[in-house]
Amino acid sequence: MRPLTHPSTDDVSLEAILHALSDPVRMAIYAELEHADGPQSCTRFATALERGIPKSTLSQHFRVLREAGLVHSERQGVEMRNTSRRADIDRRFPGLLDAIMSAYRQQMGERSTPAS
Amino acid sequence: MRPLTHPSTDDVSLEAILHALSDPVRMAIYAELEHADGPQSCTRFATALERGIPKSTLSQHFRVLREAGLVHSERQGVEMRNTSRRADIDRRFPGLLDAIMSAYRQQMGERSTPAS
DNA sequence: TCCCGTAGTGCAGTAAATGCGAACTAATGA
DNA sequence: TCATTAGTTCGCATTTACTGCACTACGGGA
Repeated sequence: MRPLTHPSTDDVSLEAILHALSDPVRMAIYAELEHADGPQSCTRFATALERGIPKSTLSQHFRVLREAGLVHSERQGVEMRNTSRRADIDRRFPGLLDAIMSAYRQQMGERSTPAS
Repeated sequence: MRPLTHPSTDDVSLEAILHALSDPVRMAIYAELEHADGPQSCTRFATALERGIPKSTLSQHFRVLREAGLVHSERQGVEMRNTSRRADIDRRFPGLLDAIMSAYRQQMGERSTPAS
């Protein structure tokens, strides 16, 4: 098994971030990771996100988030500790995640309250 | 030829915007459109972006930008008048394009001045 | 009006990315 | 040592993207 690769903060690219977050599953994962307190395992999301996502697919999604620099993953025993690298990204691109996540929450709000 | 489709401001989705701008060519096109004064034709970018992009490819990129709601296209005689829908997006997702485009300009700046 | 040039679109083949089941690795504990 | 749990990797099927070529649409002569 190849070791986990995390880009250094300076190497994080806007393109990779936008691509990673343009997938609804990855966006949902990242959003949860961000406001979770403490690291979260991968499988937590297989069940948390309504539909049952196969673990091979989940694994790919985490790899994309990791290689974009959005998420830090570390093996802890048998499972993985995933945390948001929010602070790093904020240093790299101030205000970016603020704006994206606020747009995301806004859109989520609209969806849960369909137009009356 | 099918008519050009533009989403209404309310139907613009974050996902589509992030996807559209996660491609370097589309990002470059959108950035130029935004600070151009007045509408720009499609072919303007075939040459403007250093490498010669085939026009069928350009046409597809414009379609993605258009369907994401980022760009308004209108036929004017033989050519196309493309304009940024920045104001619409700002109303839909306040601060989003501000943050993304500022991150983009920052990253561009770094690339043109490689680390000393 | 007919023909030509220019701008962009649609199509079809191919190339690249994604999704997912199945087999695998790695760590833990009985 | 064997079973269990958490993730990864591989390989194949499906989807999506790129691009050359033929096409449409419009405008301007002659």
